[in-house]
Amino acid sequence: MPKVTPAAGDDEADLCGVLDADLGWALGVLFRSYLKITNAMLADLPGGPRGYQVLASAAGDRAGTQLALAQQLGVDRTVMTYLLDDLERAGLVERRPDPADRRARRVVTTDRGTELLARLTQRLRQAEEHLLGPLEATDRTAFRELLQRVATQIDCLDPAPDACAVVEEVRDAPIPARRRVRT
Amino acid sequence: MPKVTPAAGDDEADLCGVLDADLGWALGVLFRSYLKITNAMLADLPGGPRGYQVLASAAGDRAGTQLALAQQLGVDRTVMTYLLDDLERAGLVERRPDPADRRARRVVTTDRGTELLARLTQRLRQAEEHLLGPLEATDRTAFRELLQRVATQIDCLDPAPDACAVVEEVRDAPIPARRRVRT
DNA sequence: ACAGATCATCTGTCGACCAGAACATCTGTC
DNA sequence: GACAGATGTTCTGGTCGACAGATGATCTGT
Repeated sequence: MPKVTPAAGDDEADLCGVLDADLGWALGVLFRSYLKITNAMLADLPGGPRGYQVLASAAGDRAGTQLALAQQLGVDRTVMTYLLDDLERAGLVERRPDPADRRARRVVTTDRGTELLARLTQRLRQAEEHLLGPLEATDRTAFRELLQRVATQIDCLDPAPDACAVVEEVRDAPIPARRRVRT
Repeated sequence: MPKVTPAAGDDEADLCGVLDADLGWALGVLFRSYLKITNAMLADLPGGPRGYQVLASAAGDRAGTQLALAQQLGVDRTVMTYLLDDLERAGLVERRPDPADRRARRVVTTDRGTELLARLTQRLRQAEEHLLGPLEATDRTAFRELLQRVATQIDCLDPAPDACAVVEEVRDAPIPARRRVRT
């Protein structure tokens, strides 16, 4: 039987490139790098990078309730609670009772929060540019533009109507997956 | 002293767009979406999406030792241990003693692993395309190309020589950050 | 007024991740 | 060849964040 040679001719071209062409890998690398830098940069800010996003989202107050805020940022609603706790304790945002619905709280930024947000935004922009360093200035803006487009579109139709259909096709892959046993 | 007005004329234009223009937000949205889809799709595969990446990286065996593998994929080396445990138990990869260095293990894919990898790669490509759906075909490839370029470059010079310099500038932001108290 | 749904919060539990120790092995020097 | 220090892998313990479910307050419909 023909055993697969470790360095076959054209197979290698396929397999070697698998990782490099994988969207997930590239995304992961970039995302981790982003987190590393911003975590260091926003070490003093309560929620880290996500605290910043909450602040930013609260400033452009289109998303009133904190549930809307949560799913806009992709965090659990229970997490949003203590995330806001920390930000409020730092005096950057305020929970205000919604006049229309007394269950809900509207999240607004304090003056201090707004001011800090402006400063941090500037710094972050700088860091982002650093991250995209390997690209030409033209490509950088192009990349940003494309990424924003994808993100905003996904954000709207995230429940991915036919994602399930895609998944279903894979059901025919029989793998005896088994988690490692506990002692 | 001029206090910052909460909703000044042109300031608002800035703040509303803060989130939309934030690279981190867009990255997060896309990444989470990617994880959600691939997690569902690779539910049977031991390590999930990362298991796939390990498999892919092991197939293009340029990275022999599992430490190299680990830092190529951005996971802790202790995590790589049981990640490989699971994959090996599923019969997809094999730990083979490195002939040159008996401490190290070379990770190679079994025939079954190689075969499965090919199949999964195809499916994932499909899912990725679905994820990039909102883009035209032309923009899709452009986006991929740019992302790959950024990722590969970052991967090389990740320690970010002047990242520290960027961080240092922020030291002047006095924030009384305080974690929530335990009862 | 009442039943069911919804928002925010609290609690408990579970799994992942990371630092550090331990073991086996390599590399250099003498 | 023998030793000291460095390196690859695995194991262990502690810590932290995330998600499920229950709870209290409030809204909406009938």
